[in-house]
Amino acid sequence: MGRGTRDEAAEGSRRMSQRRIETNQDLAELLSDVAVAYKIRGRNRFEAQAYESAAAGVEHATRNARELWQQGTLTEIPGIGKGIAGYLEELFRSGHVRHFEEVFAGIPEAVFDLVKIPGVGPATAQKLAGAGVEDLRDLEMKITSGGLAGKGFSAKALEKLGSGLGELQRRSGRLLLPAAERLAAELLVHLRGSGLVVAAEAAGSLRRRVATIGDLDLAAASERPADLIAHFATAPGVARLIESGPSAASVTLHSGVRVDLLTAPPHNYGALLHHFTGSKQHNIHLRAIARQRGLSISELGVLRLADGVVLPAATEDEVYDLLEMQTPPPELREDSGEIEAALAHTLPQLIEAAAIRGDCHTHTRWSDGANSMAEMVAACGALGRSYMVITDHSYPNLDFAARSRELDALRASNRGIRLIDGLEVNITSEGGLQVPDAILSRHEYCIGSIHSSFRQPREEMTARLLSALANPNINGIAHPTGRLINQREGIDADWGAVMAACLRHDKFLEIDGWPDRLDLPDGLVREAVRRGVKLVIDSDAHATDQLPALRYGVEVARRGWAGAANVLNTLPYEQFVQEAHVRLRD
DNA sequence: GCCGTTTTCGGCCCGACTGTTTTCAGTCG
Repeated sequence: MGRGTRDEAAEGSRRMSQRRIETNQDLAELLSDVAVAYKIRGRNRFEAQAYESAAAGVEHATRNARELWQQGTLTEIPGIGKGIAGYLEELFRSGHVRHFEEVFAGIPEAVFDLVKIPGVGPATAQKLAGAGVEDLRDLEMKITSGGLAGKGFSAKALEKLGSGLGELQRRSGRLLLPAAERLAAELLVHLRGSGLVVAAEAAGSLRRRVATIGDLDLAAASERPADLIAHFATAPGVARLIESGPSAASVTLHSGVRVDLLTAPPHNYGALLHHFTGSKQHNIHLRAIARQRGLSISELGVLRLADGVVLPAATEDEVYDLLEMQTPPPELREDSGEIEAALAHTLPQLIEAAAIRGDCHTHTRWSDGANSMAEMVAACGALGRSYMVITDHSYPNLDFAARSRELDALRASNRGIRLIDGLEVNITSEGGLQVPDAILSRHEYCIGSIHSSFRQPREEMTARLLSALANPNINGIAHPTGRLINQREGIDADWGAVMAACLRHDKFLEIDGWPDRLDLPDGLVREAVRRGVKLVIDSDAHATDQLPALRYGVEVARRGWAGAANVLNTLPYEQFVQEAHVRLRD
């Protein structure tokens, strides 16, 4: 290793200057990389943990970190104190951080990719880079060609590297909620079919209802864990047993999805479920509070340190009761204020799916839907909705009058569900609307949405949204960020300005429940709730069988701390008409 | 490096599993 420090410093500097820090996600990745570098340098592990905690805080922050810095409120993000805030100040002012460059210096670039491989941490990554591995492709090549022979990796270690690499490549896109739910449901049926299970459910990010799921986590209560684990390994779809012990096992499915099963005796199931639901940051914070009270929480139960007695926790409520706090709903467990609220007994009453009375974004065959208007209305009524807005796309060549006549006829013949004649209208790249105001004003309700030019700079994009919000025919903005999960990033806009405009014009932002969208994302929902911006939760259904997807939107709302009062379509029809400014024709 | 019902110092979540230098470091959730 004959590299001089000047080269190394240049390398660290390149690493900083080549990355663009625009989103909180970018910043979180930078902070995570610093944590990796700290571990390699063998610094106090708590410093590395602090950077991980800061990364998680930034990732879950409801507002853009750069904006918070401009307002001098960066340290309001949990995990960011004076030290890191100082470095970020330097980052936002100059585009680089001297200290980070020094920390990165001399650590091969490959390390930060290699740590993404399951089973590879900072130490192994550094060892691999030291053995000449240049990147992920190079590692794959060297494994197959035997290029790592004699470099201190056993045959087993190489095999583990190979399968980890395969796993990483297979799961480039994370699972959407419906796919994760289906897989979990099949596996739970298999587990329950063994007769060895007292209780079993999905934990982890699926239980917290995160928009995308990496691994599936299953928790089970059983008196015979060893037999249950053997049974688990025979589940349909299992390709490989990764590891297994007396109380836990991990498998890979043929689809490449990793599934972890943890078991506990029924009297400790609450502690297990709590542990496995996470999030990691929630658990760390909660366990620190437990220590202050002479308790030690783990998946094995709650240990009273004074006398070594394990207190029973068959349910999660019992775990939280021991800390004299409310049980935060799983959707809130991101260590973003829910622990403080639960301790103060001031957790919000989150919206429930049953509170939704109307679906206000639906499509029919008049635009790109798969079903007729009558079919959509009947299916929506069958779900128990009391009103419905039909919002076909405003295709300029659409026979708007004929469509409205059909809707009026259905209105007359359907007493069970009230219908509203709406349109979804594209916001053009210049901030205009796809069809003239004369057409929009003949409809009772219009939602504006962005379906083109997704990559405009922030200023133009924000102006585009503000212009639409200023149009009196627009009631609110549908799927505001335009993101398609695993496919397309959301637009870049000044959401503070957009939300301020919503308040000024008394207009709403939609939470689109379609699992590929989940838009607004939960972080922005929380910001909207904080500011008092009205929300509407919709299915955006293009077929009758898509109408139930609205519930995924409710879950996003819950993750954003929304109660029923924040959501307009929990209101009875007459009040919804008033609050959403529906322009009834008669 | 963060943070405060032990509040500006002195702690920092906890256990399971793997591979192996067979007593522990590394990794994970």
